[in-house]
Amino acid sequence: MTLQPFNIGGLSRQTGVNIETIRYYEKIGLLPPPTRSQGGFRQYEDRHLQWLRFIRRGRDLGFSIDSIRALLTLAERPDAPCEGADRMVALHLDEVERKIADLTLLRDELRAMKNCCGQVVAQCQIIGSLTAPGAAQQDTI
Amino acid sequence: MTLQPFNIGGLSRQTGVNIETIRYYEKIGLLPPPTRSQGGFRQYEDRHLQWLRFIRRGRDLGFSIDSIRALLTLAERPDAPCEGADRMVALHLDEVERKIADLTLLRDELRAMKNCCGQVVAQCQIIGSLTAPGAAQQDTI
DNA sequence: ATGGACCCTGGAGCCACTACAGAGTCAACG
DNA sequence: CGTTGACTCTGTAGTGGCTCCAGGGTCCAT
Ligand SMILES: [Zn+2]
Ligand SMILES: [Zn+2]
Ligand SMILES: [Zn+2]
Ligand SMILES: [Zn+2]
Repeated sequence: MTLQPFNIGGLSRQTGVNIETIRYYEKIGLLPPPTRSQGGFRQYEDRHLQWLRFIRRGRDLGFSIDSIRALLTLAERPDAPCEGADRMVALHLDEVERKIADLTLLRDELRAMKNCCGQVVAQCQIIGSLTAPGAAQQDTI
Repeated sequence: MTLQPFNIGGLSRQTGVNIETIRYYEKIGLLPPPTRSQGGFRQYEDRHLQWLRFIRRGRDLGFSIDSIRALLTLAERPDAPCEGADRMVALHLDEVERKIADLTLLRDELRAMKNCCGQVVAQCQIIGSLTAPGAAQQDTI
């Protein structure tokens, strides 16, 4: 099952990760450096594919680079306890839930201010609510 | 009602905007430069307070600097039609709604993977789902 | 006159990439 | 064997929206 090594372009296609991003991951020590061809081309193997898919999946789930680094370190030690991973997922879930709550408040505010009835800026509800928050619109003072 | 001019610290306290951020806004041309004292201190007046509160409110609503720039330009022309503002709010609302939808999917995925039942990495559902997405946990292969 | 709170500028750093420029490599085709 | 053209290399700079710092200068009350 040991396949031929492939270039960075192949790795990019197989993972959906940008070539520049792959090189960036190597530079920051997230992806182990592969061997090189005589001319200096990176030559990747299956293990790089697995590794990068792990990273990609973590990023898609919104984990930070540092979190993924920690998760990768953990994944390398099959006998270690996995509380760390558990805690990281719980923390990140909290973060995501907080973000959703914030954005939902934002959405409601934006919904309340859209569809201004005035036709010029002076009567515009949108400009008005940016100028004096809380005051919806005051057509005549 | 013309009050004494105040320093950058006063403006910061009255708006909740960081001093460094106020200087940054001036540098990128978002906040008009105030007059200076003989020693070079910035001296702000009420109009700067209004202006910066507008910016602050826009940022709190998640608008980009460029959008706020456009909204400020609009706010300066009371006789202009306000369709532009309307369109910007609608676009931004779309953006926020899309973000909420994305995060909700994320949240559900994170909920599904947390509380791994295994005690070591080898059986960990979390590490497992990062390694092979879709496969929940496969205790024995 | 002095202390201490405040302010100044310019530049670097943050995150996670992305976009180049200018050069070199590789494999296939003729 | 030579040429083409797709691919890859390094290094640097830019993105957004700040935030932090060093090393100085100013202001005002005592
Ligand atoms: Zn997180
Ligand atoms: Zn309007
Ligand atoms: Zn927006
Ligand atoms: Zn586990």
